[in-house]
Amino acid sequence: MQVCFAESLLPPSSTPRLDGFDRKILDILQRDNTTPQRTIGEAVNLSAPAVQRRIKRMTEEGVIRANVAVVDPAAVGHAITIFVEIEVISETAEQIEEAKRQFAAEPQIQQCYYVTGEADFVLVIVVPSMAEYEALTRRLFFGNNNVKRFRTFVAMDRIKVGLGVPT
Amino acid sequence: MQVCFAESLLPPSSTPRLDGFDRKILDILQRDNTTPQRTIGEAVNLSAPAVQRRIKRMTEEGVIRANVAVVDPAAVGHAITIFVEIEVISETAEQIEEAKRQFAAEPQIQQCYYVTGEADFVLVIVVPSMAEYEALTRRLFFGNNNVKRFRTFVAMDRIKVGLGVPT
DNA sequence: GACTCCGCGAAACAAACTTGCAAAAACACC
DNA sequence: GGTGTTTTTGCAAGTTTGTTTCGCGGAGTC
Repeated sequence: MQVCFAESLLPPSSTPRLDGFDRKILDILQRDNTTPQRTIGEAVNLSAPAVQRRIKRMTEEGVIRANVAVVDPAAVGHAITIFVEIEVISETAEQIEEAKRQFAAEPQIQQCYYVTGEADFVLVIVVPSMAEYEALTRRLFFGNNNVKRFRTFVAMDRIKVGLGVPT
Repeated sequence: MQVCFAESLLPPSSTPRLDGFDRKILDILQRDNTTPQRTIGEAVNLSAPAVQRRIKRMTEEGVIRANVAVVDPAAVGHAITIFVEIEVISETAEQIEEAKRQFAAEPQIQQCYYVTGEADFVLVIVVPSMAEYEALTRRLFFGNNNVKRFRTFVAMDRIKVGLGVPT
């Protein structure tokens, strides 16, 4: 469901050198990974087995981290997307690690980043209702005495949602 | 690559009623959509064709919006993830729509939300270098006279990244 | 109680993925 | 500039997976 980069401690991928073919293949797979390899092959001028070998290699190297279905949150009753900026009081290594663990374990926290700037953490949260969000804040933020302040932004429109990376 | 909810104007999905089987299937597909249907069937106590029919139905209904490969940004040279909060000057419908269009068209903008609160837009940006980000700000923010202020947060760690929704 | 409507499972079918092998291309080293 | 090595490709066969068809059985209706 989620991809935890912090947990999958792959080595820095010895040789993740990607040529033009690899990038074109990634570009297609990022849009639709159900595209048949034969079709991909035609698009990049390569045979299907060659495409298959490259995909396998990139998967083993960790270039492709996961293959997932994207589900409409509204369809499963989680219609509200919320952004939260969190400022902590004490930034000791242990406390930061503890916070990371806590956020990562929460299913309703879809994304979590540790950042520099006016905040320390940024979260993307998906909940079925504001009441649920209120309960979450009570548990995660008010119930954590290392949280100095948090700022909430409720999404009115999801203009663009994805994990695509320019190739 | 990205899923643009604003562009895919599906109707509110007549009957996206999901039962327990559907939710279990979605849960599996959100983790790994290459899981064979018969394996899914064993996990949820259903035959492979039944699983296949449900997946097809949910895809047609828009519950499953896309099937994508998740690529490690660092592997393709886009190692820097940045959060941006944007405050606009004038919030007329046209200008908001124009901003949405502009943000959605930018490949390096991975996610874009229109929000309430102390900011108007929240962006997730993926760039190869800070120089690239600087160029982007010059073009998108300084070059847009409707942007009142923007705040930048640079990600030091991606604790959790995904689009998974609790089922 | 007979009827229709849905959704399931078993089997047949079609398509895609995977593997072995020989040839061609790219590369390093003389 | 030639030669041996390594890498990568394409083809073809074999295997797995996805898809369709068909008959069956239960839920709801009249």
